[in-house]
Amino acid sequence: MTDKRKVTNPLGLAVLSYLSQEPMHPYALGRALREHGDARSIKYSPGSLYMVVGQLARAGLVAEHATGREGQRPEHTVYALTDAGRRELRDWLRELVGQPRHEYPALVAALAFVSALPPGEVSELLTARLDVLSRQRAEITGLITDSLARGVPELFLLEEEYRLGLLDAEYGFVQRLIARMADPATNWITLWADHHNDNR
Amino acid sequence: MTDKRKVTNPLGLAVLSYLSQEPMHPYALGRALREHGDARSIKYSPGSLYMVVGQLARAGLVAEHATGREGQRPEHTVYALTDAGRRELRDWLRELVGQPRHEYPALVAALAFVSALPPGEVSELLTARLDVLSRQRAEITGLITDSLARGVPELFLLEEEYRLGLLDAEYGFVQRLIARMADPATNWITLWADHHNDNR
DNA sequence: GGGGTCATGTAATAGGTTACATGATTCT
DNA sequence: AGAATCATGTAACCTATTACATGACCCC
Repeated sequence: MTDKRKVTNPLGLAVLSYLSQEPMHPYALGRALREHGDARSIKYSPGSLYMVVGQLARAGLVAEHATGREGQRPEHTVYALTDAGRRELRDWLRELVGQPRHEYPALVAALAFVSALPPGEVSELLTARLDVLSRQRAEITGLITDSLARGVPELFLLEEEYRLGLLDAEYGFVQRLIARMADPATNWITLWADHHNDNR
Repeated sequence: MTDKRKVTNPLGLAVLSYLSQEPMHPYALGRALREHGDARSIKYSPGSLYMVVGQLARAGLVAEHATGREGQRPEHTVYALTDAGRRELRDWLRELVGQPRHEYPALVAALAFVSALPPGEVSELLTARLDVLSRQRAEITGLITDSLARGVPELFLLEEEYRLGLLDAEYGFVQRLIARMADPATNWITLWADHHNDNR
């Protein structure tokens, strides 16, 4: 039903999306990604771009469109979306929007094993985390208001609004967790300590 | 400051954690992961376990402890945590708990390029998503109440509670997004349509 | 005593990241 | 005119996933 996709790297989605507007060469794609701030949404390293474009080409989703040059710079290969690529872009987006997929946030993994740290330290660390989360929150809201001020329509800020929602949820969870740990009614402390003294 | 870690795969964290309780061989680690339901927190495929254990061994974080066998089954190598491994486990957890790291949820990427789909379809897809999210929510709450009933302390369910928080945040965001799209005061429709008719 | 499943891995392949290379422009 | 940065990639290396192999044990 799923995972039939030839290219799974989300960077491929970005490439398909940009190429759906006009043919471009890989370097220009990189520039576009940088300038549009897509690095916040998609993990992007300059090397992986060429790899992904290569994969897309082998999969028949993009094809060489022309080869050009500007000034005396090296020649570059311009790629264009194929019909299959256009279909793949739509289909991929449909899947991503319509069906949530199981994810693995780092904090989930950390919480699963956090009892290996002494509880006092965990409280401190969580408090430090709240601090960073606040700064991240300010960064996002700043970015949103700046963009709106510069005339960017809300439609193109949805991903940051979503991220903000996740961040607030995390903030709340961490806050409540700290409170629970400090609450004497919480009987974890003994449990946790046991776990630590017990050396079997 | 970061990324000095020799092993970055979160599965390595799980291995360090289990080995901090007692020496085990890779297959037993796999069994423990399965039985403890850690697959929900950490991406785990049977092949990667051996790879990660190999990496940990090369990094000096675990070492061969003995080689044993049970019945006439093939011999297996039992690994134990080294002192460096114990330090690494603590240090890694400290980092994960104390410092949120930038993440890339699939929906963030999707939202960044969602305007490549026609708006009507997006509404439908989002509605379908809500449905799946409800089911996932029921699954998590079921798992939590079952575990509590079986006597598992809350301390060992934190990761599911966190996940629940994220899920609720996503649910709310998607709901509001659907509502905004349906609201006639939202002027995206034209913008979106323009983007679609415009073929430049 | 033959067919499944469990136990224990190895090998092949594909994916992704990092480092490096090379010539053009631009800055001071 | 030399230094820094931009443009355009290539190559090497490490990570991760998938497929496969082999013998025990277990069930009927």
